[in-house]
Amino acid sequence: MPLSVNTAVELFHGISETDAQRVARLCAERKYPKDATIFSKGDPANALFIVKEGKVRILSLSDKGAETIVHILKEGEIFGELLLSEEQRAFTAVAGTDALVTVLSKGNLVELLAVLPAIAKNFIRLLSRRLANVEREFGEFGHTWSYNRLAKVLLRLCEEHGKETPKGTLIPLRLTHEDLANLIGTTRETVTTQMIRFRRKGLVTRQDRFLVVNKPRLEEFGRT
Amino acid sequence: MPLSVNTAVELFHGISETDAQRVARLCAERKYPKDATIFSKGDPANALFIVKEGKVRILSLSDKGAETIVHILKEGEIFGELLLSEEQRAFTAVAGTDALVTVLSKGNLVELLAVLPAIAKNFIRLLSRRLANVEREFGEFGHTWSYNRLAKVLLRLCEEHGKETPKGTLIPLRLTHEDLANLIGTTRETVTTQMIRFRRKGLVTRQDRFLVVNKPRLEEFGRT
DNA sequence: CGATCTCTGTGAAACCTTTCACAGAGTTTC
DNA sequence: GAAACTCTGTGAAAGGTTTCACAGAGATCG
Repeated sequence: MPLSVNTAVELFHGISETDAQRVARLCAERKYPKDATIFSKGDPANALFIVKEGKVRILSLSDKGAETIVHILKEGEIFGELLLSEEQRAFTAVAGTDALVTVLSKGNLVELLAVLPAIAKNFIRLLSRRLANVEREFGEFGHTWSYNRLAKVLLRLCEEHGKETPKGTLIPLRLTHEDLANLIGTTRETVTTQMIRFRRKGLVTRQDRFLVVNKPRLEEFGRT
Repeated sequence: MPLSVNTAVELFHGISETDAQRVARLCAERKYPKDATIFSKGDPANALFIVKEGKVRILSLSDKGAETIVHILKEGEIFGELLLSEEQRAFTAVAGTDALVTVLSKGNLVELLAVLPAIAKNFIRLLSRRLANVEREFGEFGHTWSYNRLAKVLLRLCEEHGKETPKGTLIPLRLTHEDLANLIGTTRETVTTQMIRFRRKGLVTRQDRFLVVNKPRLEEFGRT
């Protein structure tokens, strides 16, 4: 079987096997252990990445320690996609688990976009969906109470990563309370307090080390 | 002079005069009085808009009254750009002032993207810059204190709409405290309190009915 | 110009969050 | 398995925010 790129990745939808092989020749692959930095804020933005295996976190780091988790990406998603509008990385990307990523240099990406219109179209759709999601979250986040935001983030994580089980929707990420705090912009202690409350109310439970969410009941909590 | 589209609009950068005329024939123009709704959440997403004159606000409305201002757009900016990834509008767009907008139907947009690669390229750049901005704001917003967020929003409004004057940077928008509250996700009263504080500290002043911002001093307040 | 409507300014009580400190449970490492 | 480290659970004090209520300033419309 010829070496070719995975056309299940949305960016490469709808291209021929021949083109897929051609694309594959332009791609490289890199492996990162958990917690390794893939790129840092300020680095030159010279390549596009695609998650092949594992999870990747996109972080916004403020001057003084504060960290916000902007995205948690799973297999098939792209990142570093802002390279066409920014010279330098605006965010930091770290491997959330051991991860395998596909790398496509900026030059090659530009070439592909020009030569294969299907890829340009896919790219536009990807960007525009991502934009829609971020804007939606942004709009929903204008709310004060941590439990509203916490409920919403958990539901979003369910949508993006959840696996249905008899007991509810399992979120297969090892998220600490601090991670959740960084997702919703609060402190670790507040998350602890609210999670205990959610647990007492039966909105979430634990399975091994993962969270299991009772979506219908949590949805009421997300409302604003 | 032939009727043609304004190539100063970034979406139409780099196309020939002939193409500009052709594009113009595919565009329509609409006028909206201040506060008119251009489209509402849930409407079919069947056209792309470009602000020609005035300001347009993009709002996220929650089920129960809460409103977040996601963007305030000025001349030359596009909106409704998510039409390629969503069937229905996810946001509401209203005229922030009397406004004139250019309308390009989805079908025509798709055609243009396919036929004029320059437009596809511009579109990708626009989307990706917008995405970068929203993600940056999102990352910076994970902070508790309203005065941090308020300072940041004011600075952002300076970047996007500000006009330098001897007394500072003037923001030529008629923003009520409620608008600011909807921009940063807090209540009107809190904005009033913090604005008074900013004023006492000389971070902002008034000019006619507009805000004038002392950027350097405000920047210290935006830090997190 | 006066009536009306919107916007800003204030204050008190209830509530939520941060901050700091510390203990114990759970993991990882050697 | 013990030590070291990370993560979760708690509590108290301080401070910020919401909520509610109301007054007055400012703008708008006949």
